[in-house]
Amino acid sequence: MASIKDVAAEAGVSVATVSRVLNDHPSVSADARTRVLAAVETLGYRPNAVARSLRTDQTHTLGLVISDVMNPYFTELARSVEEEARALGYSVIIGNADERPDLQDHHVRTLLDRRIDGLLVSPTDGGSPLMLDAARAGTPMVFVDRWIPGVDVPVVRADGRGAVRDLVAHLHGLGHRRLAIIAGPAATTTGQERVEAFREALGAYGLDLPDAYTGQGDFQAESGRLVTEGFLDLAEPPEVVFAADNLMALGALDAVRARGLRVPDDLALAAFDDIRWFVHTDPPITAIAQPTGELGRAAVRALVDRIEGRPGESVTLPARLVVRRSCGENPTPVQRSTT
Amino acid sequence: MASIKDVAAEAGVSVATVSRVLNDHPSVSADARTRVLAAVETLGYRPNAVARSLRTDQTHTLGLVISDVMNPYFTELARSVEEEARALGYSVIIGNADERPDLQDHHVRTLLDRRIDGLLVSPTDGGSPLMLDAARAGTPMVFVDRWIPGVDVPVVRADGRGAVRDLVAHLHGLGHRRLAIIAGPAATTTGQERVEAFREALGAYGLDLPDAYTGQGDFQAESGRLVTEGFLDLAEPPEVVFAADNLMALGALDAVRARGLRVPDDLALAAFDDIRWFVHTDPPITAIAQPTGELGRAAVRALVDRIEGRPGESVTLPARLVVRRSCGENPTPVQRSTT
DNA sequence: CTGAAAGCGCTTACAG
DNA sequence: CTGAAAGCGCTTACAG
Repeated sequence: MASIKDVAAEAGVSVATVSRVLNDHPSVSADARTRVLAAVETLGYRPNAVARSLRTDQTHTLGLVISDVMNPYFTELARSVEEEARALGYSVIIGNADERPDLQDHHVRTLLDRRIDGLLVSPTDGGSPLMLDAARAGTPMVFVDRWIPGVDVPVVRADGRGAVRDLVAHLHGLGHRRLAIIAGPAATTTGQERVEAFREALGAYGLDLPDAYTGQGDFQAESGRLVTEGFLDLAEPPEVVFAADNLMALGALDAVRARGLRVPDDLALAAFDDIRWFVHTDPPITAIAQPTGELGRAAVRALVDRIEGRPGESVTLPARLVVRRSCGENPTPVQRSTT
Repeated sequence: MASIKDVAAEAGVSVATVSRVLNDHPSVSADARTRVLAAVETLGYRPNAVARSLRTDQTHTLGLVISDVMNPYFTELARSVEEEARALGYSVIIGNADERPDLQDHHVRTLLDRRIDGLLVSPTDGGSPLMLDAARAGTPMVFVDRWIPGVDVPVVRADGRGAVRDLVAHLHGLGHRRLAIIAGPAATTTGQERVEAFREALGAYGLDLPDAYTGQGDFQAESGRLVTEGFLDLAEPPEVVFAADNLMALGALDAVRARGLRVPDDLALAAFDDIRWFVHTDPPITAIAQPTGELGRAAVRALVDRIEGRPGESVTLPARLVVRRSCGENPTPVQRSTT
């Protein structure tokens, strides 16, 4: 591969001059510029980004560590992150933690070794020493979707409280009283918050959330299936299951179907995170939709702000309820606005 | 961030020695080794991968350019690619082309600039000069899923012919005679092959595939919707629509639903690519499943073989038909093996 | 076994 | 406007 030396030789100038025209430095003669450009063209020269990074100490690369790429919510998040980053002149390297703290650490380490300019993370757990150290050491960082309390890092996320209240109102209005939840890992903020929001909303109707109706999932389909099986085995099974993410909702559907039962007749179902297929499932699934694209873009902007020395603030956007038929027929759909 | 010099100073040895212990070079005294390791520990030193890459001319990174991350098939492919790569000591950087040749080129260029060790691509088109040049210039490369004819690069893909034959047998057995297809872009191999395989299979039953029943899609949902609308507007609409990927099948479902029609009663539907949600759609969708994980892993192995100087061969794996209810009820499911 | 030195491909003060 | 030179953080022959 041609190097800057080859270009300099071909153009009859020094490498310094080549570098200057490549970086649009003002003080280059028109003549030198044309000769260099011509040389670049004939040699098909492309600057070596590795060498440039070593010299300038910036990679123009963002690291994105997400908990699970196979989760459509995160896939969309990743996509919007890459789009916004590209618009701002950055590349992004994605690390898929698969909900495993060890894998998350592997990716954080690799990304740091590559000297990415900043890190976007949706933590799988309460934060490993590695991540905490990186944050403390001043690595530009922002949390998306999930975050770690007590760490001084901006957080970009959706607030589902209003939507969960709307969901409970909807369920209550349909006559449901025994409501259960498939929670995400307690080590994640979204794992906890969704349960709390649900419990709070139930409280407003004088309903409580017994332990038996709080299943511990891990945001993956299989756990949703297992927890739902457990619910179904109860002497008094719940009337509704609220899955804290779309994959666990998938698992819940698997469980219901395996027993030959029907949604919503035998068990109503609602999910956090809305995905396109929910329109076409049997029945269409009521879900809480996050402004995913917005979140991804806001997170990138916050991170790039930090990288480039600007403040970089936290952002919280509201989620909203999308009523469909998986909780029962609703003659006059109550679809309140979120507050 | 601590550099190798700091470690050397801390350990009281030269940077050469530090480098040697870091790289497990045999000729280092036990004493030097312990001192260096201790220094590494106290400084929290991590080698700068950028500097190392510049020096060794290898990044231990693979580039993966896929046509559309939001397509679950590619998401799964990406995941298996990353897994296998990690097992072999490589990282992977994903570039999402979104079915746009210009974006594909952007990513190929960026990846090449970063001096990735090898490139895995599922081309969106017939191949831009950039990609062709890279292949010719000897960049280790392998095509996954889609490929570009006439380029000397190993291809790892699924052969859907047998499964398409099985699908047509299934459809014919259900009494369907007017079969249509939503094709992918003609510029992609999978876009063409699936149509050809379908046409051939129809031929075996004396059926043909009129132009009116060949809709031109682009592997995205919206195009599936549009093409299906067109089919439905025909004086004599088809009885079955075969979508060449899962997203266009989604679009087809959107179209059918928008008209208040039902699958399979008003229009039967089958799709290339199987996804987990197809079990829970209304009705469950008959699909052709690719061994996606296998493909991703085989592709990585082929690429790493090339990178490390071994041959690196093409691999073709069979796809298989998964019969569900979207083409009509089938009393005795014919699920032939693929040949 | 160990260190001094060269060099990977760039960028950027410093002189001129 | 231009070039020689230093230096980014490593690795690796080459001597010793």
